[in-house]
Amino acid sequence: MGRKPCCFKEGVNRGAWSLQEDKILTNYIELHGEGKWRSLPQKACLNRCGKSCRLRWMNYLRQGIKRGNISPEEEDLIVRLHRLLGNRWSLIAGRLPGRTDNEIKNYWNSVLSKKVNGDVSKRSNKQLYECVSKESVENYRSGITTNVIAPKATRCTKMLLSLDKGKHLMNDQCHPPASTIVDDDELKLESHNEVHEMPYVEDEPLIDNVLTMPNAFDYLDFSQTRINDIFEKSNMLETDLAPMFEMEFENLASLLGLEDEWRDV
DNA sequence: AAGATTATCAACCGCAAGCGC
DNA sequence: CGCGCTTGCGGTTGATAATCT
Repeated sequence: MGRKPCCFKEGVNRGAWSLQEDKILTNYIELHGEGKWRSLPQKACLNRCGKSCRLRWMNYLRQGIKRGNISPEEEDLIVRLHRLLGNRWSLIAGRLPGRTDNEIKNYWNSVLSKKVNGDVSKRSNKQLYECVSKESVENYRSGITTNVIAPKATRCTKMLLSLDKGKHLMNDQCHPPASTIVDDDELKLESHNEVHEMPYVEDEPLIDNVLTMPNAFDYLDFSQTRINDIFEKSNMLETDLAPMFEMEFENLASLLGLEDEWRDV
């Protein structure tokens, strides 16, 4: 038997959405709100499957969606976040207001992956190699692909952050504020069902469940405003930094908008 | 100018997590 | 605890556009 299909495929419209369909879907959601995607097509008199409606709404019709023209700043951020998070498109998109996971995924696959992997196409591509900073590409290339982080904190409860931009940890490795668990003397990263071992860092990266992250801000898009937020949440002044400061993961998660990803122990 | 090739991206698909019963 | 349903995610496909030869 298997499970019930999400819709009866025969007779259901597929492919590109028409203006009329967009209008019907938009009107319905504006009136009744998002959700109940499975029953939405019938209620809205749309000859589409619920999944298709959700995708169309989430990626194109809802308010605040930006289309195209990804800026060099956004590209840099995508590259840095991809190095941090791997193919976790929804999380990456969450850091780029107005961008959808689908758009970022497509952009990565068609443009950015070629840049960071140095795959110069035989064909000239105007977008290629124009925008992303050399530094981002080099940083990405120097990274180890198994350093994929899932933003789920387990046992580490605090971290030490440095605002000293540009200063990298030994081996130029990135040790972001996510998913660190302590298992005896090993420091590991948990991602989906896999656990990736982190390169061992000799100089006490973890003492009393506190992770030291000298270069955290190089990998996170922290504006001065957000840094100020951190000080506020931590009840600290910038002058208190000497040279690292301690922060609860919970506060950091909140600043990153990742509260839901955080997990208590 | 036309056919071939390649790039782009909207949409589809299967899977799994989360939730209520 | 197990089951079924809903939703969201990430990989993949395929139509179309852009570029090359």
